[in-house]
Amino acid sequence: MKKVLVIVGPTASGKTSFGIECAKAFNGEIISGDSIQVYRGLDIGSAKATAEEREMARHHLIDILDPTENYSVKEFQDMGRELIDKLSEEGKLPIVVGGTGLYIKALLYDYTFFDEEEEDDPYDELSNEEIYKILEEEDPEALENIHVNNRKRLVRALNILRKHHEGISEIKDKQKHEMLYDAKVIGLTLDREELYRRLEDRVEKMVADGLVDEIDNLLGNGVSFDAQSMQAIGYKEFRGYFSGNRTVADCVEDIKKNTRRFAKRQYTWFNNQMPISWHTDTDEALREIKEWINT
RNA sequence: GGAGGGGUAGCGAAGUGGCUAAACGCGGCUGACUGUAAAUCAGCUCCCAACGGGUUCGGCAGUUCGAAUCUGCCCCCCUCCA
Repeated sequence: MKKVLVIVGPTASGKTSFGIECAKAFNGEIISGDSIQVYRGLDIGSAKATAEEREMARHHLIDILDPTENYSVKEFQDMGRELIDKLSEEGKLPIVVGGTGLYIKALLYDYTFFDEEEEDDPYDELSNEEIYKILEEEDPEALENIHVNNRKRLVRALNILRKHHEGISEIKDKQKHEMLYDAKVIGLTLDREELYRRLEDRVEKMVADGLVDEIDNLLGNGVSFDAQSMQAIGYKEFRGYFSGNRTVADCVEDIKKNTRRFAKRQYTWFNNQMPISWHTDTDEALREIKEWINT
């Protein structure tokens, strides 16, 4: 099996710099496992690796899309796997670095997606309860982890049923739920309070570094707040500011709050969805990686 | 010194005799997750040895079968007059 080093953790845990350190130490290249850093022009708010950092190690899947385009786990999975193959052939270590849990899991495990694009929500006329009822009859297993209030999931489950004549639960049942690679998944973590402090400092720094101008430019270039890219934390919160009814300070508070919650959700995902070797100390992490490389 | 308003769980804010450990919002915590995932959704949030028990609504003392809700005194805060 191909070796893949994976570095995960909540936002602001130091993944970027540790990834670069590993790339240098193990002759690797970085594959970004991040749903926002793919967008050109969303630099400050997405905490993208800087130009200097990208000089130090080759980065993939960053700046590959226009902010008006959509991106999804399927595309990430396809491109990521291709890169893993290519790098492995070249004798380089693929290093996946990112905080988007679903993307990383879908890359590593045999999640299967269909080729066609997703429709938005073609069931205007159906209430959540009605969709729920249909699923209850045709794919009850899927409902085990979909709540009635979660329309997005309800719609998705029904879409699959309608188009492919099998339930989402059947699709899952066909999978092995094993990793496709010899992956070493390292999680970077730190004390919660300290993380929160760091998050907040980082948000302040983003604003000082020109986040508001960055957004202003995006808007000037025809990117709307409705774009998928603009749903990112650090961007969506400024909608009120640009429509004139909120101050920058208000927006910044929202960004901090949303970032805290996001970090929490990342922990929930990584703690419960994949086996991860957590580290506070990068030297220890490095040691563990060395051992794995040599086996 | 005088007149009025107010002190409720981490914060904001309802409640004005029993159905109230106390609505609701915020914040926080926990969890779910197979195509928007930095998204979407759910649960918990006074304390505990917890399908039960223990302490609460500025403080103390009362009224009452029963009080956050009524009475008295005290403390603190705000506005206005002096």
